Amino acid sequence: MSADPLSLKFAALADPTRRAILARLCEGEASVNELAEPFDISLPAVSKHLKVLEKAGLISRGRDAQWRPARLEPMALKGVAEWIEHYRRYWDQSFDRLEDYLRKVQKGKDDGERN
Amino acid sequence: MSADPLSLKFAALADPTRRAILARLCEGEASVNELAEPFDISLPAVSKHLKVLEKAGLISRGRDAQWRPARLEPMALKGVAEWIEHYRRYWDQSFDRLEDYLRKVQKGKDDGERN
DNA sequence: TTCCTTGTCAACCGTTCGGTTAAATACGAG
DNA sequence: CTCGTATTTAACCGAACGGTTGACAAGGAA
Repeated sequence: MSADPLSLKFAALADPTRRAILARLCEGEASVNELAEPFDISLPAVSKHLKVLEKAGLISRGRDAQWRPARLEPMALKGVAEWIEHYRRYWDQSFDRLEDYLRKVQKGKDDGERN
Repeated sequence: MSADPLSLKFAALADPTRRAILARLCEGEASVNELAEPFDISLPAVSKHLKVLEKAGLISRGRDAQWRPARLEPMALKGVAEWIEHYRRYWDQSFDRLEDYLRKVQKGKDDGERN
């Protein structure tokens, strides 16, 4: 039923509104109204986004009177970063191959110019 | 209509089957049948997953007779990695705070033991 | 208590998602 | 041309998504 943590995180990050909320939370805790302000969607919609982020472990929430401040939970992103890091060697390799290719093309061009 | 590239990538990565396909493609190009083999889902389902990955730029596809080999396009992951990297300082910071906390707890415990 | 603000819950709506089966397509082999 | 293999397309289905509106709960202030 409930998806694995990594899938939850990727799915949470797949929405630009939620990514913007995370970016805003880098500046510190914020209430739902503060978080909703930049968007022209309803408050309940923002509330739902926050629930998604919380289930993914990307934020946590406190209570301060009638406010429910949200704060970034950045360790959750570390797991995502580590998953992606496994692929770093492949894109580094791609870059190496691109360099090789460009070197060859340049060489061919020089040869052509010499002929 | 069509989502931004980053959203497409995160959404593509949110499915465990698709992540497994990417992992398999690290070992080299593969046909649809080869990619489908580990899963007990239909071939059209795999074909759809490949289309999602392709639209996200995470793979590209060739043609070899009736085969449509898929290969990893790892540079696409670089963009995702860079987005996440922006948050590294936050989780590094969290880790520092955790270390501080553990140091304090340990100190308190030592004091307690000495009393 | 009453009022106001903050936030969530419930019900609903249209779209997208991940899957299916059945039919169509692309291509090499005989 | 016909057959077989590989893959995609089309149509469909149920569940989840992202949004709405309207009612409700929690808590400080008059």
